[in-house]
Amino acid sequence: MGIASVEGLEGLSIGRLAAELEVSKSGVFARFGSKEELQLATVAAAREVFLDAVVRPAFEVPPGVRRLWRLCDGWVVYSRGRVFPGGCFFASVAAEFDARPGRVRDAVAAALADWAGLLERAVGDACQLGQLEAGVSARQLAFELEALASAANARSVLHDDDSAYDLARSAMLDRLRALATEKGLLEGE
Amino acid sequence: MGIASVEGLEGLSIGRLAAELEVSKSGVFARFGSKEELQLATVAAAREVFLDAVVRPAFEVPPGVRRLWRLCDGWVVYSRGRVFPGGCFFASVAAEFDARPGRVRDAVAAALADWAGLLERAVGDACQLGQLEAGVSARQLAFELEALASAANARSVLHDDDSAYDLARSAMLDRLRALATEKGLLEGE
DNA sequence: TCCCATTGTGAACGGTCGTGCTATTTGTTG
DNA sequence: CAACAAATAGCACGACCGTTCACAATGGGA
Repeated sequence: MGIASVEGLEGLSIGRLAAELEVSKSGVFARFGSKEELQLATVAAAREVFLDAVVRPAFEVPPGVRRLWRLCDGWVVYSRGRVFPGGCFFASVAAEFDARPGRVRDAVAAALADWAGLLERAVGDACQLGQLEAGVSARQLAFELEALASAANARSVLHDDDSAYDLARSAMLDRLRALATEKGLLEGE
Repeated sequence: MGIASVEGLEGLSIGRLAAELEVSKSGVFARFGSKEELQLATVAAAREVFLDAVVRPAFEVPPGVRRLWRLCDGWVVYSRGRVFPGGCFFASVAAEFDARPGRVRDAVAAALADWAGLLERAVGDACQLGQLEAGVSARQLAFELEALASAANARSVLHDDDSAYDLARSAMLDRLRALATEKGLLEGE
């Protein structure tokens, strides 16, 4: 996952991985059966890491604006903290495979669709609980929040510029505060 | 540029390019001298294409909110229209090289920094002309607008989902309308 | 017409890639 | 201890990579 987040899933070669692990190339190869399976296994593993880092902590608080904010903030912390050395694993890998049909692309797309759906549901829940103004489109707001997060990741990695995360965080907060019915829920963030 | 936007600048191999052009490998190689130079030339060419597609048309209108909107809308049209077959060239290539030091990364980073600066200046101009509410942070608003554009590109390429552009456009318009002093400037968009 | 610089070709190099194959090691079980 | 299954190693393969070099075509100026 570390190699792939920096060099891409194609840069994650079996020989390279074997050298890094100080095992034989065949040893690595035999475990996966093909390069594509290695890539798929890497995506699956990264998905689990992401769940642990972002999703599960947020689900410790009940649905609503606070959980939604925990998802957003958790994502920023996850990217900023370089859980993967090349920034968000899925941002790197999605850009690499987005225009190349195949099982890897499908797996990456599914992972990101999951995340988008989760975020959208979090917005929808907050709406239904009356914590966000009625008439907010969950799809729209979720899209905007995710856009801010991804942009912060991209800019910070490309320009070694941590301040992008502050821009994203404050944009997210602004957006949520503007739509929240109980302003107190986001106090002190 | 086409190959690179789909397969990445590393996937743009000299042999592959030679085959596509029906020339010899050495012929292609001799023109550039090294693979890195080919990559740099590709980035430079893409920069020119982007200028023609997005920047120059927007600069046909005077500074202010309308030019700013033209930049945003032009970008969406540029990405949606697949000026490059793999979506925005710079989105693909930035994700590929963002964590890999070298001259290519520097060139890509410079191109994107240029674009970010341009957008920021466009916001600043609109502010100074009194067309945006005072107290708007140019850096902040430009960041948000670019984030929406990039997210639309990423989602549309990965999921073959054109609707992301509508989400981005309407988010941009909402944001600008909320901050614009003369609402009429964005009428009919 | 001759010369020369430019441009392109073809073959070859060392290297890495993914992938098969065949041994060999390893660890568990009867 | 013997036997067996699983894991690992070693080696070779064909393909493609970037790069080099010697050579052939080309075409404008002397």
